[in-house]
Amino acid sequence: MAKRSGVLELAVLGLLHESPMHGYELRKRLSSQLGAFRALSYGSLYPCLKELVRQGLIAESTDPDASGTRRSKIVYQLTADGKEHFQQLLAESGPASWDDESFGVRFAFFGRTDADTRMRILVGRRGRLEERLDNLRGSFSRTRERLDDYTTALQNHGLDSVEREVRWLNELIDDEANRKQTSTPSSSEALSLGDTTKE
Amino acid sequence: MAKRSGVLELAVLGLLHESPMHGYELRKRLSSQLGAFRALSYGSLYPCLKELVRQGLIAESTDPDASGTRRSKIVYQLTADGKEHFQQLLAESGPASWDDESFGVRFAFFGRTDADTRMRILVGRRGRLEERLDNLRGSFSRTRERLDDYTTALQNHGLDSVEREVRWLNELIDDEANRKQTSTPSSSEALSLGDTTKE
DNA sequence: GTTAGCATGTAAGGAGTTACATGATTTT
DNA sequence: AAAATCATGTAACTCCTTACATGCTAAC
Repeated sequence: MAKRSGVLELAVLGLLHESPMHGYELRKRLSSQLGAFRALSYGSLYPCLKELVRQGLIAESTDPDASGTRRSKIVYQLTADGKEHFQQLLAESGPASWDDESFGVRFAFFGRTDADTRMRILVGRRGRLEERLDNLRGSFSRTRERLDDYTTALQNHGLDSVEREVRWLNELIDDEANRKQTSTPSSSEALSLGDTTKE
Repeated sequence: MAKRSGVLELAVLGLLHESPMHGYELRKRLSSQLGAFRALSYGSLYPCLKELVRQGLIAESTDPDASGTRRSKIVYQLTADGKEHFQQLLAESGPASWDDESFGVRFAFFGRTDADTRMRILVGRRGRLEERLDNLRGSFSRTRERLDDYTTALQNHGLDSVEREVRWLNELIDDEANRKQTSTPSSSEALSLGDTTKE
């Protein structure tokens, strides 16, 4: 029954939320704007679009930008149902949201996500990464597994990358917290917004 | 016909090259040691092992470490054919090797990879990342697409991560180049692999 | 003695790719 | 007028996950 429940659906709805587009253009934006779906195949995208049409979340219309002559260049746009569904999807903040693939896409749509959901996703993502950190550091010290230089180098690089992302998330979480307190009269302090220390 | 041609095959053969193991243990190492296949399901691993047995690349044997009493705890080990096949796989350095998923696994086995192949993979990987960088920077300046703060933050973080990996690769490539020139029979260099620079 | 973790599997299905097939539009 | 790129689609297949099903072993 083609649930098409993945991140792709969310990404497509989100991009179409900004402006109507045809499939080809959509594909480019998925990688250039969202970073996800680096090289999504049309064999994946077009069936997904068809399914979204079938569900009534998007509508197709032939491009009217050239009078008469042009052939069917199908432009997709969000329906009212589609907008509603998109907001529902955005409101979800469960474990699925902190996956590598999902997180980026959800984050890109934070502009249309409410503050509570944003915070839950950021904290959830950080938790996920900290688990990963524990595993990496754990296996490093557990049995001092005799790994060769290359394997060690790989693990260290991985560790650094994850630590970096955690620091990035910490800044974002601070920003969100400040943003929330800014409206209250008696907030404790004001932390530095914007980009922070570099070392 | 179960080609099982993916990275998983390579990873399994590589881990079994170090020591015989049973499936459960293998699964843990795949994530802790190789970083890849974070949470590979048994529904994926066991069929893969079965297929490798069928191809004669690994052999199963019941664990003899406890006399008599224990039930079948299947230990897998590389066959001669398996070792040969593993070396063949390691010698490949085509575009498939510079993918995100493949690269980490291949890098982890650099200790058993010849110098030329190592260099081709490192340079290929760097090229792949530089393409990505061009796309990111290109789309940034192309139309100064009016992206909201969150999307911009995401892209910047992505950009930083990729740049970091490129610098890491540059160091590794330098090390490899030095190693090649220093390869007099006498010295065994203890090269500083891994993260070096901090800013 | 029961919970938690070790250990092995299978069947159904989801999410994507590859390879193929077609045609329109723009650039050289 | 040829080549490149834009644009849309389908069928077969791959790889992996989920959900199920089973049983052993150690610790509390």
